[in-house]
Amino acid sequence: MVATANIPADVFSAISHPARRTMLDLLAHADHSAGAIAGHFEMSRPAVSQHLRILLDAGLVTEQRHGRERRYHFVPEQLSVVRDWLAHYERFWDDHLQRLQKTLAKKKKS
Amino acid sequence: MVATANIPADVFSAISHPARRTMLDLLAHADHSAGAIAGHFEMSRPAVSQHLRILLDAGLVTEQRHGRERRYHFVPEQLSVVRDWLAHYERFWDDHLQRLQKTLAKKKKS
DNA sequence: TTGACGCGTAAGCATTTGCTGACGTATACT
DNA sequence: AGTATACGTCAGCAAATGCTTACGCGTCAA
Repeated sequence: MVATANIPADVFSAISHPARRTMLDLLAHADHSAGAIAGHFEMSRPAVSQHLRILLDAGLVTEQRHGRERRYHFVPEQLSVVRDWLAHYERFWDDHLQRLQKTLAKKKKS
Repeated sequence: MVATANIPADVFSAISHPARRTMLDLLAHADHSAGAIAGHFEMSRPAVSQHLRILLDAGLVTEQRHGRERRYHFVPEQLSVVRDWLAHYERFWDDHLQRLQKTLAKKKKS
C-alpha cells in the first residue's frame, strides 16, 4: 500500500477566506453547480473553482458530476472540528448550553 | 472626525494558524507573559511576538504591561463571531442536549 | 461531426504570510 | 552608571495565497 497522505486539508484555513464562507452558506441552503456559485461572485470562474477545490480538500463539500455540470454539496460534519475547538471556551459564555452543562454535571456527580 | 479605520482584523484569519490557536488555549487557562508563551514553541521569540500581535489586532487578547513583562490576557468575546457563524449550521447537527449527553457519557466511561 | 457550453488545470504574477537574525527601548538588578 | 532581562520592531527572504488569462477536456445540441 502506497503511503497516500489522507490527512484532510485544514478546515480552519478553508473557512478563513470570506468568499469560501459565503460559498458554504450558499451550499448549506441548497446544492449548486460551479457556474451558479460563480454567479454570486465578482471574481473569475477559475478563481471560484480554486476556492471550491480548497473546500473539497477540507472535506467541507463534495462534488457530483451531473451531465456537464458539477454539483456541489455541503458536508457539515467537518465543521465539528471548529465546533469542538470552540467548545473549549464554552465556560466563558453564559448561555443555555453552559447552564445545562453545569446542571447535568451536578446531577451526574450526585 | 478623522476616518480612522477601527475595523478589527479578521478573527477567522487570526485563528487559522495552529500556533495561534495553541496560544489562545494557553491564555484561556491563565494569563501568560510573552516569554512564557514563547517557551511553549519551537519558533523564535520574535515570531511569537508577531503572532501575539495578530491576536491582539483581532481583539482576541489584550496586553498589560507589568514591569518589563507584557502579560497577555484572553478575551473570549471576539470568538462570538465564529460562534455566530457556526450557529447557521446548527440544524445540521443533533440538538445540544443530545450531544451533551453523549459527551458526558464518554467522559464517564474513561 | 461540428460547435457551443460547463468546468477544471496550468502558468504567471503580485501580494501576503511566516519566519529569522539584528537591533532598539524600556525596566530591573548590582 | 553599567549590565542583564523582557520584549517589540525592522529588514530580508522563502513559501504560500489569491487572482488572472489561456487552454484542454468531456458533454450536449444541431
